[in-house]
Amino acid sequence: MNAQDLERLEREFFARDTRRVARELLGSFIVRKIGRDTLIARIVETEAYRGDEPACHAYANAQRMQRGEAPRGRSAVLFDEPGTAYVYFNYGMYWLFNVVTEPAGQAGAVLIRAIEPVSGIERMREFRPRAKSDTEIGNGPGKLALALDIGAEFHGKSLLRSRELFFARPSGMRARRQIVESPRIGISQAKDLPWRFQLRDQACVSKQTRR
DNA sequence: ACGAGGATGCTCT
DNA sequence: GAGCATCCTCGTG
Repeated sequence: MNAQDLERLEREFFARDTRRVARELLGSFIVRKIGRDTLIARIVETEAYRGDEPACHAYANAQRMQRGEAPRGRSAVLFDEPGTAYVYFNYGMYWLFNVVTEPAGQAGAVLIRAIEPVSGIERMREFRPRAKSDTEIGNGPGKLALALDIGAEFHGKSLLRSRELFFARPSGMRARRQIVESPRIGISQAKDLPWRFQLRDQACVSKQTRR
């Protein structure tokens, strides 16, 4: 597959309900350009996080806004323009890659939880030496950030403009219908909302299950 | 096949 | 100081 066959996802795509964006990102692609290499990966699993529910990192800031105070700290980015990257450093070791959703001023993001490598697989393997097979290159949110070399340098950056990192899909691509919904993984709040989305029968979805 | 536990550091209280 | 949107290794069966 070539990056030329794909059209970048624009602001209007992300400026919508977070769950809708999370569903429609399934089957779309992440394009990551590093030097002369173009890495392309199909999105197969996502989760929606919205400012009005307590699992969202923006929750405390959303409450603050209700009281007329300004958002602050790391999660203030979640109130920025849709299409902005929110990159979170987790468990002292792993970067997790999100894209900001909802109109500016409302907080929301979609966490990318798993990808299927499509192009530039050899380069991804260099970033993921532990992967024993191609399916293990990006079958988890920490793993895919490694495979695509996504880290702090993208936090707060607009993916509507970046040459190095953006979302794309073939023109005229229809929304996927074979989608499995389930509760989100690894959280302690709002555990029961079925806001995790996966492409059905996809080998590269994450292995994690609820505790 | 599966589960427990360790690595590791930022953010917020 | 606690908690965390994880991953990996090493036990056991």
